[in-house]
Amino acid sequence: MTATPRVRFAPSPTGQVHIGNIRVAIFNALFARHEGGHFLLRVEDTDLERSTPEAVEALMEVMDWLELGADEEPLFQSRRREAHLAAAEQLIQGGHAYRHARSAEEAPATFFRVQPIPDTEHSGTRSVGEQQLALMADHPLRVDFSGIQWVGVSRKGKADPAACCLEGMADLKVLDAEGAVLFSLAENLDAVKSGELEFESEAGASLQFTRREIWFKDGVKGELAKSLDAMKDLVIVRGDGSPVFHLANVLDDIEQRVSHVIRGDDHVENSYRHLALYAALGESAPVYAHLPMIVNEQGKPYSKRDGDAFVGDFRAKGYLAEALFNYLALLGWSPGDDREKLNRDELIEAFSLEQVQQSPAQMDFRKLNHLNGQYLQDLPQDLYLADVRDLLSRQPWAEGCSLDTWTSFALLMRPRLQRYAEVLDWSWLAQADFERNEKALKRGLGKAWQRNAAEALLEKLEAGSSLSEAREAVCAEQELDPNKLMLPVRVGLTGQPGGPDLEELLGMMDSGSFAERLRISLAAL
RNA sequence: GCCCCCUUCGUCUAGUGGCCUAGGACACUGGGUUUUCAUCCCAGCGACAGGGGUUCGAGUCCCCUAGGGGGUGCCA
Repeated sequence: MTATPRVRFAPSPTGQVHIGNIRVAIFNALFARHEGGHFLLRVEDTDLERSTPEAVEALMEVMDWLELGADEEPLFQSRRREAHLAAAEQLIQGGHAYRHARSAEEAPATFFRVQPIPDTEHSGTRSVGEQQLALMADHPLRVDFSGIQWVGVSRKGKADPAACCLEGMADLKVLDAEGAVLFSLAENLDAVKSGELEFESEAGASLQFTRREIWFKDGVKGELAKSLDAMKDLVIVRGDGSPVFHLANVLDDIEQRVSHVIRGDDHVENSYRHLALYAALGESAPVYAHLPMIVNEQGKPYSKRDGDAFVGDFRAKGYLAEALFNYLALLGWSPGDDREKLNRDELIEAFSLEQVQQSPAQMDFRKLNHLNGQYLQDLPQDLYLADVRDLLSRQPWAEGCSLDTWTSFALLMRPRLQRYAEVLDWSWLAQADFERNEKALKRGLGKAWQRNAAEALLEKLEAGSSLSEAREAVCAEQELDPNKLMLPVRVGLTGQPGGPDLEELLGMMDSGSFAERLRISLAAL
């Protein structure tokens, strides 16, 4: 494998882009950049029922936001339908596929004949010895051009129906109770394949065959294998004439000259079939690597129903693209050392499939929040201010303050911000009549002395004193340490349990509304 | 049911037979800094799923059990 690696991200544009999906894209991009290869995009929009232009647009937006630009124009799978169907026809001509209806009502579909694959460095077929399978008595066994069906005996002695492709047990012998051969597939394989010969029996006692398995070296999971006698032929073109995922996916990977297929764990079993498809097509197979799934807080994989798992929502909630990218890269992968905050270049530099975890990873929003907070602190100030300003420009209540006020306030709030969404809670700065936080009120005005001080303060403000005069006077009258008065003033005027330096804060607020703010706070108590 | 895969603190992870008394991060708890809150600093809590082997030595290798995930579609 000396050519430059080519990888692809191949989502189906149905609805919003999912967090698990985009992580697959991130790993692909990281791999491509690390290897100096190409990162491609393929839109698998063959499911016309569910694929929409809106979804394609949402996909592009998300990829753009995360700077996951592909190196070549995206390939739209739906436009390759004719090529897919032509390839299916070719497979039939070559004896690798056949048309067949499983019942009289169904229109015939095209089935691919699952077969052994040639040995290469990364995959192959090997024998693992002679097998003898006991058959359930009085259950039918059938061998025809579409495969082998039988009923075995499970470990618990129960009937275990099974089926496999013809090539799975090409040297099959059906034996009776005495061990005499009732049927030998090896001698009849061609006749069976062509449909000239079928074998059916109720009397078989056991099956004898050489077990062979398809194996491949997975980039993250190591060597994986699956017995051919556990694989059935698969549909590649439906009865209605539309190509199936397996066919389209493999053909398009060939078209895009994809060298490494990095995809989710849910595709592991597909890889054996896809490998067989490559073999039948006479193409060399890619290297496969399967990524662990992301699961939700219940430990279940995110489904499309998990509302908070859409990439667009993370963006809307004020997460930074770099932070989400960093966090997602760390979900199921680590650089192998203690580093956790890595920028894109560092991630690319450190990335390797061998360091990818093999078990599912759970999203931890708190850790993501923390990381996002760090990225927010690192943002150049003008960018940060521009983002905040943009957000505020869409809030009607923000008109209550000048741009200068918001700018100074945004700077004060910066160290305590984890997500931009928190900016939406800033309305208390602009209005006197905002929603009070009950806990804060209790803490700052709940005690008798606090309340007394606040009421005295209000009285003086209403009588025309300035805030500083009023505070000084109250401290003197009630023999209060000025510091002790801080909290009641803070809560009375801002309604917030904490926040930036009080004096600076008060300087920003409309002094005319101090009395009103205090009055509302006291009344809300 | 059958097939495949996985299993280290609550969570993400380091670990590739001796450097592991199992390290880091988030979260949590306590302390320091701060008029408050946050930031920041320090400390604490906290895991090799269970059982058998192999080995002088096992989180690391093998087997069994349990649990989890994936597959078993004319979905992708």
